[in-house]
Amino acid sequence: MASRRVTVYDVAERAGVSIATVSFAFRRPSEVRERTREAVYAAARELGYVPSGSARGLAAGQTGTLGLHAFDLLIDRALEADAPAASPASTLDLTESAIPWERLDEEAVADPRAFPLYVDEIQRGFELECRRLGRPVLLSRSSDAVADVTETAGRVDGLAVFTSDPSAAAVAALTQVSKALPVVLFSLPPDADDTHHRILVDNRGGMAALVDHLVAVHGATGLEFIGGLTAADYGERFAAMREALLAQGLPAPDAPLDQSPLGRGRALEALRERIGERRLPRALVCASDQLALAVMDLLQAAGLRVPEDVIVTGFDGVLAGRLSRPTLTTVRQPMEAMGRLAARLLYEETLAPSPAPRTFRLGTRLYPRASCGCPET
Amino acid sequence: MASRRVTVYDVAERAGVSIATVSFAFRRPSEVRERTREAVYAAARELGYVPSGSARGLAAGQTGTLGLHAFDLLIDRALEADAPAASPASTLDLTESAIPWERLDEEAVADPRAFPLYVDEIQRGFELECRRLGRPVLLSRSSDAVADVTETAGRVDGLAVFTSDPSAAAVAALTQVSKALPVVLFSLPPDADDTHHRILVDNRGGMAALVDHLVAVHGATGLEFIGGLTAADYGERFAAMREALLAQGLPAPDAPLDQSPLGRGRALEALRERIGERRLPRALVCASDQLALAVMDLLQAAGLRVPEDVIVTGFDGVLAGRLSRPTLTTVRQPMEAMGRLAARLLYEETLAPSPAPRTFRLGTRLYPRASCGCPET
DNA sequence: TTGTACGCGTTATCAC
DNA sequence: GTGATAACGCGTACAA
Repeated sequence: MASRRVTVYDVAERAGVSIATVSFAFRRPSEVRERTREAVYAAARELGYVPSGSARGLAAGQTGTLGLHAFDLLIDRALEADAPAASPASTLDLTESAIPWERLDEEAVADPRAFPLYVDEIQRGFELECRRLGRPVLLSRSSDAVADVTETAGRVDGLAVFTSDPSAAAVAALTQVSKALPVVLFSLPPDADDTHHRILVDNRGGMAALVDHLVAVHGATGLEFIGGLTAADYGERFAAMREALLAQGLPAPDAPLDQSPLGRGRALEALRERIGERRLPRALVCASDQLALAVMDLLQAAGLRVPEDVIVTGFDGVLAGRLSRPTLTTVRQPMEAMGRLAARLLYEETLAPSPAPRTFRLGTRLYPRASCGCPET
Repeated sequence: MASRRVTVYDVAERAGVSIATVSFAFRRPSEVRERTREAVYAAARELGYVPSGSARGLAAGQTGTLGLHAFDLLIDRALEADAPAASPASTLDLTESAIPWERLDEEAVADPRAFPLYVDEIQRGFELECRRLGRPVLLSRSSDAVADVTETAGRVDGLAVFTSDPSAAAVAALTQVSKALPVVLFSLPPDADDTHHRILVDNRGGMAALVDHLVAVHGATGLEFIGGLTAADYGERFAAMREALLAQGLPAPDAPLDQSPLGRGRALEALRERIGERRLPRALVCASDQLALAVMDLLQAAGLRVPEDVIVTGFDGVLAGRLSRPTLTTVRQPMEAMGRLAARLLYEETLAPSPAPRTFRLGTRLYPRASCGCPET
């Protein structure tokens, strides 16, 4: 490592040319005489010249990178929240060079309940598309610290934001950021005076398909909902469930059976109580797969069988739902496509901004599996 | 979106103060009178001011972000290579806002064979630790285009590089970059005159445990190796297998049974031939889980049973190995820890560079599962 | 407490 | 084909 940063000036001096020539040699090689060019390259190699992205970005007026910012997810990230943010690898004494397995305390096996989650699959789609577009990705996460979003926004040409249930402060920060660069939000329905682009999924259609399936195929009628309503997606799902039930002339609950967020402390308190009283509906329709898996754990721990005693369904279509026993009936979101679409949209907006914010709603699809009584797949 | 970028000058003018005051208001709020500060904030909010990361980075002499660059992986990324880089979401006509599921061609289900792979779990560890450290992550990928590494390096304070089997050009580029900022390489044993930090795993110990298990528990003696030797990790594994066999007085193959890289075209040609001739060893020790899964596919397609007819083992410990039938016996690497360690190392190096490059070798662990004849777990 | 002025490293527009 | 020079936006000594 050079003590001081190597700049064009150093390279120019070494190669016996001016800084303009150095810059040209890299940016438009064809317009520089070959001998000069090679001299510049040699000097750069010897000195270990790495052009400063900051300086380039400043001069160019853009960074060339797209960002993905995730606010801490109160709900879907619950499992992560339970685990300490630090791991043994975070605190290891780095003076030793051989570190035995035991000291790493690595999970015995990869745990699909922790990774990949919903947000991870979206992120993957975002990364894949950015790579296709030849743009690096800047990832950042924060626990709703508003400063972080702005900070991230300052380093990218376009920003995708993942946040269920954003705070008022976060909304304000995003509105401000949207004035400076294209911002696309996942899974948050548009407000009145909206300035962001949006990528949503068809919660309504997915939930309707699910309810219809439960009623028509399994003859289930007593359906209850699990999940808080402050998260926008969840609210849409609950409303859609009610709508679908009422459309069939069936009774629909006025409120979710349990709204407690997953995560720290004793979650699903209301449900636990109902389990204790053995006062359960025929089917528990959960707002997400993560919730559904937690619900199945609770039920099975109480000696109840899924789906014989209680049907449980999820929403999202994460990998973990395929690996649970029973496998989880769910409505799958096109997560990779959501991430890819976000990247594409931002890319296009940076090239040619559209006058008004754009909203996309992507299709969903029902995957009946064993937790509703369908055969394992 | 503002047509022209909003700068400190705009905010200062609007708030009726100087640019220094604006800067102070954000950086050292306590040193600015409250009334002034609020005026600045208000102006910033109204104008949609987002500080330029480039300008800040330039002034500060550092970017505050850590980078992870992955060269295209010839081997482990084979499955991805088979799939087109573009997806329907990459080419959708974005003038419509409602996009049905059918048009997305999303995978019917999340496919653990494609994600998460080895590199994804390392990346996750890197991300988690960066988050803990409060640093954003810059991700970039390239197909060995050397320019990209340098470009990425110019935007970060430290760089982790993932590349099995790097080209000479890539090595040269990395050497150059290492002069400018801390670089840590995964899974590549040190050269003589080394300038990078390294994070390696104990391939030797892991392979020894595997071979001992196969011999002692399952009485397997005819072991053959699958995997190319140019990838450094694979070479270590093959050498360790030979060593372990010879140490037991057992015969050891001089070369891998098949060295063809996974991926495009007809892979594992040599193995296919041996399968056709029904001339197979008792056990196929594969250099990676990805290879092992492909090998099991081939064997089973030819009507051979694993482990009854042929034992198959992998290396890495990815999730897909737990989901295959039979489940895959493997040696697990502490992938999350590797990623976390890389981030920590870079972080510390940016704060206080160590005089010499540092190398860490992390422990591995054998996970016997059904593909060697152990009970399903 | 607030304002002025300079430097950070690159690109681009000019002359030469 | 090459060299001088002016932005780009922010942080911060230093002066007021």
